[in-house]
Amino acid sequence: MPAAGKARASTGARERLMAATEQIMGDEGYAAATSRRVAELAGVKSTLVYYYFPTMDDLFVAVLCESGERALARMRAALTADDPLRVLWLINTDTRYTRLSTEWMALANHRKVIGAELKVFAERVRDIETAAVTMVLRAHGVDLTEFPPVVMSILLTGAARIICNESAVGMVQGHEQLRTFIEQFIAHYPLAVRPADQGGPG
Amino acid sequence: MPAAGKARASTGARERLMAATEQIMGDEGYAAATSRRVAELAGVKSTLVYYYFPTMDDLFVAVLCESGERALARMRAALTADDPLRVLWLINTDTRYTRLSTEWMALANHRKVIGAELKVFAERVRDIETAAVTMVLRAHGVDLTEFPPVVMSILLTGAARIICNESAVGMVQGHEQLRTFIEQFIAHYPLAVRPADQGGPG
DNA sequence: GTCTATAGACGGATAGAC
DNA sequence: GTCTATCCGTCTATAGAC
Repeated sequence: MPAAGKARASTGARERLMAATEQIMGDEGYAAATSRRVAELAGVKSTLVYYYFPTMDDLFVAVLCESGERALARMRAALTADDPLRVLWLINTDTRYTRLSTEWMALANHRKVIGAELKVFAERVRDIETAAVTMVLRAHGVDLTEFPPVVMSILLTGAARIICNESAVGMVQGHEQLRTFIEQFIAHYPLAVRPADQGGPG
Repeated sequence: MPAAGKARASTGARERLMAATEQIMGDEGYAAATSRRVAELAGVKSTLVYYYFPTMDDLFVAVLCESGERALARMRAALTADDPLRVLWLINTDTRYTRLSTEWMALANHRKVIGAELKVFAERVRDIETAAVTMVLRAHGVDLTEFPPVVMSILLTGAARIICNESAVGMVQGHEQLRTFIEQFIAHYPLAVRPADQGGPG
């Protein structure tokens, strides 16, 4: 593997290879992300893949890691907003990453390293989301024992995942009713105040 | 394609090929379900695949159809039970089919025919589930305008999907709390009575 | 850092014998 | 209905030149 701690040399073939892998995987599935295909899209020869990544699995893992960190950064940045619940909903219903994350889940089912990586990533996401929900519920004086924040976190992301998965195949049955319901629910838990600043309206 | 309306001839190679495809797809992913591999597992030569199915895609579609009909039958049978909400939860948290359905979703993203088939299947499932929830809510005198049955249906299946997907990679964070919460919720909506027989306890 | 050339396995699909 | 033989393309990965 080439220089990592030093200044990025040359044209960034490594980065282009990773970007190409992600794109092909999202467009045509993990099986289509072969050394030849990703190299072609990156504008290099297929053998260069093995210069940067010992095996194709190593390439996949690298792409997943980077992609996961990017997603976490997006999430952390967004959740500083006034309305964490709504932001959580919007992030999780964003269909741009649906296909890709489905591919990762499928890959994780039969590639141990991918599964392990996906697990730690999912745990970090859950931690961030649950922290945000905790802040909101606490600000409204909700009993966190009776209504654990992690539960609302899962209910919200679960509903969002259904919407994304179904939209991916053109199914929209019940989505509008769900969106309306969630919107009403979220509206009951606004957070435009500092967490320690009030007692909770209802 | 061979005799369909007549009596099942011979050894059932066609059925074995379909079963083998489903198994390999679940165990090793759709990319591993090649004509040679499924034929080997079914105990026939790979060329026989093309006798029964013009292309590999046709084989996949056939397997998905049959598998979908089986799932629908299971669901319909289970939902005649006393406690439809609990049955719905149990069916959807069954992790035996998680890997397989993830593969189908991934395949659906880049094979139009699979996506179309998955869509009609998902719609039929949603219809059955929503009908069951409607029955329960109506029996308890819930205002179906304020709380649409399809919404509870999606919330329940969404939470279940999260549990299944995460369990598949060994993640269990918050699952116990979610199960407890759902269990309590379901307990509030028992249905051991005939739908038209009472007014609702509260 | 990027290339050419190549090994060796496996893929979908067809022709035609039995 | 099931097989043998085969075409031809693609795959991961390596050796070694520049």
